Amino acid sequence: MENKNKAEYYSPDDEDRDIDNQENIIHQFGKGRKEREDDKSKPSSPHHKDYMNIDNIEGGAVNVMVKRERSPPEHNSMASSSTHKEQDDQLASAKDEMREVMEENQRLRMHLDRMMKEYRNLQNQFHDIVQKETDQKSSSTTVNTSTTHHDHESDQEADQLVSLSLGRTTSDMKKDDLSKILKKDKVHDDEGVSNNNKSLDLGLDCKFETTPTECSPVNYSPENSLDDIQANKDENEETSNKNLKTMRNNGDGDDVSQQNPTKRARVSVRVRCDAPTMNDGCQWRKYGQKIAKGNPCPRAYYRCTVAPNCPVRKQVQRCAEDMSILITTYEGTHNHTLPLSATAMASTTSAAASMLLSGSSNSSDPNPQVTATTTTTPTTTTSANINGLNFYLSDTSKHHKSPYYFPNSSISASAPNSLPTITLDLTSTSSSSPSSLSHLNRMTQNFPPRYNYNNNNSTTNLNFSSVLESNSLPISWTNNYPNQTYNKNNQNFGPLTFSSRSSQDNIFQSYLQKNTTQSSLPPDTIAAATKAITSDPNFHSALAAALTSIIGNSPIENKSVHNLNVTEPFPILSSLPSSSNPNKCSSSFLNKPTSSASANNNNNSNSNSNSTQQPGNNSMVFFGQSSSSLPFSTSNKGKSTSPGDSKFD
DNA sequence: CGCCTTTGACCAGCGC
DNA sequence: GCGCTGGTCAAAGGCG
Repeated sequence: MENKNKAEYYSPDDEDRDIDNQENIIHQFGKGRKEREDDKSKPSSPHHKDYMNIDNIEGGAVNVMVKRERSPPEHNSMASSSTHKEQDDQLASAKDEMREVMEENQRLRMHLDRMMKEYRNLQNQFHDIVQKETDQKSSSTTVNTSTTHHDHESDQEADQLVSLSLGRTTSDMKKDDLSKILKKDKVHDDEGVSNNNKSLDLGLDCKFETTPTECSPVNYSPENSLDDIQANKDENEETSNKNLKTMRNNGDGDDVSQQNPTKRARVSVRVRCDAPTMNDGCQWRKYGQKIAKGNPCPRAYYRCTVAPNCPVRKQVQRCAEDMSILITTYEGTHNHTLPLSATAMASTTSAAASMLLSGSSNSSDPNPQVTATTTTTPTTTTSANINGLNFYLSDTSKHHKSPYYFPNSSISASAPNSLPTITLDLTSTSSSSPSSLSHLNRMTQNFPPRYNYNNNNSTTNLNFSSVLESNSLPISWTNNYPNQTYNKNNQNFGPLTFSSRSSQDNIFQSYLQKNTTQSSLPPDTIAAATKAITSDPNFHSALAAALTSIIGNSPIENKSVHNLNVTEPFPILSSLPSSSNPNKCSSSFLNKPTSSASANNNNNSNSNSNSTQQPGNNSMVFFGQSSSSLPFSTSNKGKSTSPGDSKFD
């Protein structure tokens, strides 16, 4: 008993030193009792001796006891022999248990060490990136302040410099403010502040005069790191001329409608989903429904009800071209802690949003409209296809409503709140019909002129988002995904299975470039977009976050990037609960595969998707289903009504 | 009773 | 200025 308790406190060194011995011993205990007694009757082998030492690393007395108990019962009667056998058996079983616990402890410790190592590596990488960017901007600051003539190069640098304005235009941003920021960055670097803190400080610095009440909610969602700051800043800077809507919104300070649309990204997720809605783990309340022009499927408007004042909203609409595709567009930032089941989607969308924002501001093309043509084909499109998870970056001017991606422009670029939108295409491309193919896999960035203008002047802060992304992901994931890590170094984490992900990252990056260069788009356009995107470390982080969110806990063993397909039930979030609401297509379309999961999902209309959740219950990925199977019901009964199932025929 | 959905009305932005 | 469109509000009703 005592030795068992003490065994749990073995130092890692001891464990590392004696792993082999432990295995041997376990193997020995796995043998029959007879053999064990035979072993014990022998003089202690070196292994055995080591084992005993290990086993009693802190208690020699126990060691003695064990040895005494294991001494051959030469002088004992048969009764005492049987008693000893019993004791020995108990001891053996206890030791067996102890070994298992030790092994588990060891495994966990190893995982923890590796996770920490990975985290430090990421911190270092992030640190380097920030350092480089800071240096780069410092130099460009010098150039800008010391020269009055701007050549092309200096213009580019100015663009990058302005991106430090964190959403302010150059006219708004005074140079001393800029230098202050740079100084702060420098100070952080020089002081050797931990990356974690530094990142946090950076974020706080960038928040400027954010009101405490708006900052107070602690949100571990990665979404917050970028969007909150932007939103808060927007609220502080532009409350004077954009508050008509706010007046109608009960003074909700962090309402989405207040936020400057040019500085927020929307993330649209396309999923083949038979369910009316896609359960992403959050609680949503429907507050409106509209039939958008050109799409017979009504668009539903939801707002997050996890927190009373959460500004996050989402739009749900079926794709007009392929009604099996559910388009969910997220907008805003949660100001509350997310349910565990919601973090996957949140991190995915956050990563995508960060990628979008960073990519847009980092674009070397100062004016995306320059490359726009009079055709309806989106231009400057950069695509990345990872396992069917397609990121599409495209610069489409507002005059080109990207009819390929959002047929009939369900998200109209002419809308007042037209926001840069990134689409995560989780639909299959391989088995899609040609029409679907032509509409799939587009990411639209609807840049209204204001956005373009601000983009020129770096309203969207690439570096800032990069910082936040790099910062927020490990933090949030360590909070939300204790068993996950952002693995870039292709390390196998054993039972926790972090393997393959890093290779996927690498493969994906190469695949991205490959895929990009293979596009039929103009090479210079592609090159510019590719450069802008792939050169952005935030892009890597974003993709990694998205990938990890999707691939997540999946015990991916041998699936290459090209073999993985989201059309397959995705084994992510296997450790996360998914909605029990069968009417919703869970984010567990990324979930663990359950071959029969899609069959039993019809009769529960409980819309409370947040509280009672069961893993692996809703892997609802439907492909090739006929329209008759779609959840388009004219019935308004129940809470399962989706934008696709009411007032639609 | 509280929460939700439904749904018509309203508002704002934009184009003509 | 008007119409179109997207987005939102809020009353009404349903459901558990």
